[in-house]
Amino acid sequence: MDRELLLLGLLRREDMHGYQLTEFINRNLASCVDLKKPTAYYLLDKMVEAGWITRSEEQEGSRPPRHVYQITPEGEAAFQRLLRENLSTHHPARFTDDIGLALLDALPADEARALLERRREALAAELEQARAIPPHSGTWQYVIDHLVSHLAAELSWLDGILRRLAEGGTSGE
Amino acid sequence: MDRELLLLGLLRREDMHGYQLTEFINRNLASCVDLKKPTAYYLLDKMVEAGWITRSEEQEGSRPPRHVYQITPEGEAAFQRLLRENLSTHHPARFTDDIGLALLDALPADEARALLERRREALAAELEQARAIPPHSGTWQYVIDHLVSHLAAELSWLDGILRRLAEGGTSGE
DNA sequence: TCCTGACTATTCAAAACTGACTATTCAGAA
DNA sequence: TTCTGAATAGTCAGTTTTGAATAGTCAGGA
Repeated sequence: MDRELLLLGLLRREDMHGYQLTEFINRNLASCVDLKKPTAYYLLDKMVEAGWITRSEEQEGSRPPRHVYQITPEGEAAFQRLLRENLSTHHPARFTDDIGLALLDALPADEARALLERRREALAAELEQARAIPPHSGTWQYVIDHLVSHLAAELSWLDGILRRLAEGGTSGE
Repeated sequence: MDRELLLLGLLRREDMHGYQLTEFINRNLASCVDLKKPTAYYLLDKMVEAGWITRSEEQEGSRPPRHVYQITPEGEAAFQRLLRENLSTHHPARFTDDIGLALLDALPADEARALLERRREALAAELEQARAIPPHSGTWQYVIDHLVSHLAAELSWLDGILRRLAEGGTSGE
């Protein structure tokens, strides 16, 4: 439901067409939301069916008509409900890709160390990049802060493991 | 591919049947991986087709036969490859559900504050619970540490926002 | 002995998602 | 003026995921 919430949140501000929505999200909110184009159209279709938004054809010059979406009163109600729901509960994040760490002892110790060093570099670069994002206005800044703080946590955790590997010598268990 | 990696990692240690695999994961690794039962069976089927594992019927007493999976040499090779791939790259996590924060200014300031307080409590409880997990052996501990450090980061970030809301008064933008 | 609720084990139809593709416009290079 | 690459706008076939159902076992109580 989070992606529906976001789409509604954007459409509340102004009418937009499909491509515009996905571009905006992928440019500005990629750190939070991964929304593929076909998924966006899928969700928009569903919301049209649910009566949360309407779709109208916009003819402009000779280009093929674009589908412009606007939010309905029911959509606004859904937005209010979803936003409260979203804010009041903490949905624990899943760190699926870090599962490899649990299987680390299947590798020779020095190879494990080398791989993690590489990962550390990528992560550090990403953190630096996130810190370089110019401050956004108002509440959007919260999302950036969020990203930065999680990346920093990830980095110091990874450093902790590398330190332990450096001390411990060969693989554990 | 991460879930396949995990399944292979478990089957390397011992042969297991489907239900056993999902139960183990959902009991011990819920903080990392969300693997629904039907998905597990789907992935296992795929891996059988790929030749990574084999399935054999195990008849035991009068109960309906269970499907026991065992890893093949190709499966072990795939495991080695996937593990290296997984460890060397940092897949940036997406914090989809925190998108509500970006839309916070759609709510009256005191309601926003109240909702976030509620969320803070849930999060603090979760962190406490994670800290109470008894130490695991070897590399599994890394995963627990990971969870704890991210929850802590989340909490202090949320506290930062609450502090700002308390100072700032009414909604921003 | 029969019933009930909890556990074991799996399947299936339907929903959700995405890689790859189609098609158009436009700015600038050749 | 024609071509080309980039941006715009959207669709579709096929894959992946899941809620709900199915079906047997077992322990304990009535």
